[in-house]
Amino acid sequence: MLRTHIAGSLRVEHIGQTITLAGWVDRRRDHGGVAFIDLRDASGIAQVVIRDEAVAHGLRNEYVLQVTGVVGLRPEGNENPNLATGAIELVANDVVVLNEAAPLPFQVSASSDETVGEEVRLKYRYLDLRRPAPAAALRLRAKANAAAHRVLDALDFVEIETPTLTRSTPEGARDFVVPARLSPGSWYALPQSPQLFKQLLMVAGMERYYQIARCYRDEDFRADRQPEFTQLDVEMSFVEQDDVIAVGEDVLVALWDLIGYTIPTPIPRMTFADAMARFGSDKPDLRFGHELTELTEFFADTPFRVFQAPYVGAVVMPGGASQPRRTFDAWQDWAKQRGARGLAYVTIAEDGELGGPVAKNLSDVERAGLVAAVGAQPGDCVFFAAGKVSEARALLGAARLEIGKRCQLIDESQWAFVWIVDAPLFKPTGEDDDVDLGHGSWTAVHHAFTSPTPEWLETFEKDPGNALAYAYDIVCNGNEIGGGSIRIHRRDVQQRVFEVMGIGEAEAQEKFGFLLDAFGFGAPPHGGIALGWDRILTLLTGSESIRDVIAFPKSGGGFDPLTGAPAPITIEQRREAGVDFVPKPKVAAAAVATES
RNA sequence: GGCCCCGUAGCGCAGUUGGUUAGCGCGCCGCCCUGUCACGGCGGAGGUCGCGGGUUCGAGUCCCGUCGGGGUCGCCA
Repeated sequence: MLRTHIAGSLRVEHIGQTITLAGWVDRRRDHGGVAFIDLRDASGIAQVVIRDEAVAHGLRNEYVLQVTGVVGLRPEGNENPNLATGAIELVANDVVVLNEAAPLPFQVSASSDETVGEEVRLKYRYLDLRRPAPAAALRLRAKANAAAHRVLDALDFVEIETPTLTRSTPEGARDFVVPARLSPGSWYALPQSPQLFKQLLMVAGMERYYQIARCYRDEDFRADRQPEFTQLDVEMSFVEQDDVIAVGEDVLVALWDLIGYTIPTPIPRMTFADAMARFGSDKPDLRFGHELTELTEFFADTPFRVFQAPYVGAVVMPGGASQPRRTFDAWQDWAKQRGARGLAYVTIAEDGELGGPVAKNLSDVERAGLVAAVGAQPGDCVFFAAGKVSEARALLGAARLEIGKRCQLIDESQWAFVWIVDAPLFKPTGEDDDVDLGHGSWTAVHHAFTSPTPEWLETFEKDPGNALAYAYDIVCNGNEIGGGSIRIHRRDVQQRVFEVMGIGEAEAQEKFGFLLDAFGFGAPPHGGIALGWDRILTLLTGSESIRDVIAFPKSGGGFDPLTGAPAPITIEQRREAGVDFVPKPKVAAAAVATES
């Protein structure tokens, strides 16, 4: 060993001992004759005193030193209460420069008040990670991984690795693909999740599987997304929803225990329908109230054309009546950015008088009853959304969050967990422009293998729009941090689900043949859950972004500022990989030729 | 893909209605300094104002385009 102690461990009981430390120069204070070096290693900082000016003079920040000396008590009045080792210091006899450091792109020392942009930090991530806060995030992540292993191992789960070079399967997102050198023109896909493999492992009789799995999705960037990300992936046989939820809660409790918070269990549950009606979101932030009010009935006979809609709802902004007109205009822009026509509002003056452009369009009865109907107070304002149920609620849900932020209704110290259950099994196709699986008028909300709830098992095709999925999402503070479902294990049920989605036998066989084949050999009833590991760690560490809890994250556009990936490859590499392989023109080529 | 914001020294930022020599703090380099801990003092170096074009007598500043970053909606469990 190059050292006998670690810097952060030194205390008064070490006084008099001759010890050796190794670490980095965090900061130096050279007085000419005596110099102080803050020596930093992973454990912390200790002050080194160097009395030989010739030794001290050439030292610079982030030089790597090995220092041997005697631990001494600091002179009276010279203690540093900000340092765990602040009562003592190491008086150096021998200083070895193990390595020098070039001038830094940014200051590493935590005592620097320099704020550093993310782009530079990621480019020199190895320097960024020398800093205590980023390093602490990775250390907590390691603890979280260990906690997951501990909990699941104790429950007899088997950790199994699944392939990262696999087959492209339609799961929703775009695949990353890898050329197969030995089969030019054919490509592997990186898994969007181990979904299909873990179900195969259930058919394989493993009964309880888990994996901290890397997943890959080639989608556009967002603050809480990376092209590769990590899930704690879990699957179990012979279970029902409650069993999976119980395991999920065990893991979550162990995770939050790491930061000294005990999650009260059982975690409350809310139906998807409730969440949408009350909060306008499938991932409601329950750290504050201010629920939406449905006013469709209330405005049933309204003279106001805008409110003659399938759904009218409202959300109250406390104290919002005093916002200047300019702010209300900004709310309109805010709503338009979300694709809405606008955001109708009514202000309630201190004397109860209604104001704002909408108020005069309402009937006398409506004006008289409005305040009570929405539960508003004098001085508040009421925002309305009218139109299609899903769109209007989404707008109000977003408005509620915005109100929560602006009015500081959110208690940041709180942890509000909730399971969202009974989500719809299908959604109508064409509601969004994505490439839906199948050709029917319905497509899966979750994925094609999600079972209907027991009540809907025999009847879902009669009323696909109302059929419920045996699925569950775990939500924390308005973030979806995990989700799962009970899967379909009966071939006939799977076929009926495919039928609703307009997937024919042949197509199903081509796309998921290996899974359906496997299900033909005695698949046990099974289900599972996947926890979004990066998001969970972002919450646990109080980080701004999931980039803070990933060792080497990518920046916008999937670019890695450190390695410069992705990067061009050589002609030779292209040739060998077969990326430019052009399929032999067959029948299709003739058709193309005649078209052009 | 749409919209919004940002890009000035190694880092963080300022830069007036367009005005000639582009500043500040930290860092960096040199010298000095024996009890500091955000040490201090003196001196110094360091800039294609992201890039390209345009308007103008004159552009860091205004316009167009483009690249990069961040956010957001679309997309995405």
